[in-house]
Amino acid sequence: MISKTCGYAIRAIVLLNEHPGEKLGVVQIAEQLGIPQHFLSKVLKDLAKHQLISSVKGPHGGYFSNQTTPNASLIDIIHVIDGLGVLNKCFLGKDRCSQTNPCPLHNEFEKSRQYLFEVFRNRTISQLNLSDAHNLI
Amino acid sequence: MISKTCGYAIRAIVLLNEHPGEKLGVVQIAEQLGIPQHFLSKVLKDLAKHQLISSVKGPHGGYFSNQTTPNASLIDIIHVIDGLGVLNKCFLGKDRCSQTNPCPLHNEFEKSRQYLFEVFRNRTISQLNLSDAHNLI
DNA sequence: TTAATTAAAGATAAAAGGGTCTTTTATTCT
DNA sequence: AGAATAAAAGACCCTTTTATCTTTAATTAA
Repeated sequence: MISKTCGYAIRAIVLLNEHPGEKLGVVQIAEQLGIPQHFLSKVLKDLAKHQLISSVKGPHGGYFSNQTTPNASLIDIIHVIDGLGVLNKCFLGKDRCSQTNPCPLHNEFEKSRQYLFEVFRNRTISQLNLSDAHNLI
Repeated sequence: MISKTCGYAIRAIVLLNEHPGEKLGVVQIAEQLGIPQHFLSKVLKDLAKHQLISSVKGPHGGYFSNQTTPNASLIDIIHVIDGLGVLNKCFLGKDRCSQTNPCPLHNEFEKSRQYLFEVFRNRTISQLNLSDAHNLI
């Protein structure tokens, strides 16, 4: 449903939020999370463009959490990375799937979608954390 | 989570099951469901290879439901088309995501996965039906 | 003000998922 | 037997997603 790219974004922003006041470089984040460096670079750039995180270039630069970071919801991130459309897509890939023109599993999936939507809407970054294990990959 | 291809398979097998004792050609099914014909052809072939449906070649041939069709579970279909691996994949795309090494949303997602797993395990083809609407696409 | 550093941006490429087209094989009917 | 029909099989292509590599621009420190 949500893309791998969006998963990268969520894990990265959670990491940044766990290090308030600290600047982390792309290389650093990528290594800790096991994400391709240059690919992550674009993801972080997008998050920064939408003010979900901040960045400074140059020596001792990097990405860091700002005021909005901890209170950002997962929906905010999904919105930036995937677009909100992904949350309504039929799990069976039926192009036009709705209450009046449902796929064979519409009701079952709807329940699941609604649950996930609430999670994405309610959970903020500050409520999440990476694994306590050292292996963040 | 489950592929668009698997969605095609499920919708097609439900359609066949709704026409017991009747042979339907690929073209017919593809048109009714709005699925690319030749692509669907491969999907049906795979379902037939695993005996979830049957087929006969030649004039008046086509695909049709057999004894196992109505009692097949969604898991059976997912198994053939996507492989059961798709049901365990982390929604954030984290490569190694587990209880001991969880992604930031592991518990939330686990709940959703378990619910869907039960649906896929319990629902049989005969319990499903296509939209009553004429527009099956 | 120059060198070093790091994010930003852009160009390309690899991989995966879907989709199309053509040929082959089995079956049925004349 | 031959023609017609429909699934099976195979080759190929397109699009999207993910990944890599290179260049540019901003910032800092010496």
